[in-house]
Amino acid sequence: MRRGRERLEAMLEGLRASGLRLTPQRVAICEVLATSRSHPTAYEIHRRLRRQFPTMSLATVYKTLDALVRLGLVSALGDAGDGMVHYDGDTEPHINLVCLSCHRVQDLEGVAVRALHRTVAARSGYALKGARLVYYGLCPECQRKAQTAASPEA
Amino acid sequence: MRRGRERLEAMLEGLRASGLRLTPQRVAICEVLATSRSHPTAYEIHRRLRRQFPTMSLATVYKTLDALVRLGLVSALGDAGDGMVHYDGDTEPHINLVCLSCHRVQDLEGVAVRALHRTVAARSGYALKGARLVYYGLCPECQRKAQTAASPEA
DNA sequence: ATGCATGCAAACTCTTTGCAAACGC
DNA sequence: GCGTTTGCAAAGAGTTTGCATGCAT
Repeated sequence: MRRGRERLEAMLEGLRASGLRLTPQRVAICEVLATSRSHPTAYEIHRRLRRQFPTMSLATVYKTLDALVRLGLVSALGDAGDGMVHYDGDTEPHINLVCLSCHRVQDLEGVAVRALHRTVAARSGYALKGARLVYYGLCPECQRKAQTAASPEA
Repeated sequence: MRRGRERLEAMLEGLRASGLRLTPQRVAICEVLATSRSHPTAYEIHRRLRRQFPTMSLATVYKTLDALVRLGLVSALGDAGDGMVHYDGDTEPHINLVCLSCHRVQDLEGVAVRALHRTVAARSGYALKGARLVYYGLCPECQRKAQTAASPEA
C-alpha cells in the first residue's frame, strides 16, 4: 500500500521533528494507523500488537495516540456507537461511514469535500485543525441481516 | 424561538408515539435540547435543570438522552475535546464547529449539505440514520486570546 | 550518560445499571 | 391501580496518571 507508506513516513517525521523518540512501540503503532483501513480503537491497536510486543501496555498506546492527535498526524473520530474512540491515520478531509449495527468504520471514496472544507474555513472564521465527516447508518451487510431477521418466514 | 418550539413538539410527539411517558423531567430535558444553541452535555443539561428540579438525577438525564437518540429525535455529536458527549436537538444535517480551546460547539449556518447527504446515501449503499459534520479548530475569540498570549510584549 | 518512554497498577471520570419509591396514564 | 420512571448509590468501562525500570539518542 503506497499511500500507507507515505503516511507512516509523515508520522515518524512528525514525531522526530517534535523531539519525541522513535521507540519500536511508537513505530508499530504508527504502522497500524498508517496501513489499516479499519479506523482502530486504542484497544484494537493494542490487541494487534500484543504478538509483536507481549508486554506492551494499553497506556503506551493511549499516550502515543494522544501525541499523534496533538501533533495533527492522526484524527480522533470519536466513538462509533461502541463507546470507544476510533482513530484515523488519514488526516485529509474525507467521509467516514459508521455502521450502527456492527460498529465498523470505513471510508467513502470518491466524494470530494475539499470545497466544503474551504467554504467552512472562509465562512466560520475558525482556524480549522481538522474535521470529522461521519455518516451513520446500516451497512449493506447489516441491512441484509436485519431484513432476514425481520422476516424469517419468507 | 420559532424553530425551537417545532423541535420541542416533534420530540414530545416522538416520545408519546413510542409509548414513553411525558414526565416533567423529560419535557424539561427536551426543552433544553430544543431551544438551546449550545449543544449541551448531559452534565450541562442537569446543571441547567437543577433549579427547576432540585432532586433530578444525572441518571435520568442520561436515560432520557438515550431514548431520544435511539428514536432519532436528537443527535449525539460525540466529544468536543472535553471527553463528554455533546447533544444536538437539530437532527437535520448541518455543520457543527468545535473550538478546541474553549470546547464550545456552534452551528455553521448557510452552508448547504443536503446535496452531500444525498450523494453519500447513493454511493455508500448505507441506510443512513444521521450524520455528524464537525469541523475542529480555534474560534475567532480563542484565536485572539492565543495571539495575545503568544506575543505579550507587543 | 542523560533523560524521555515504557509498563504496571491505581485513580479518575463519564456513563450505565439495579432497585425501591413515586407518579403518569 | 398498573406499570413505567425517577432518584439514589454502586458498579462498569474507557482513559489517564504516577512512578520505578529500561532504552533511544
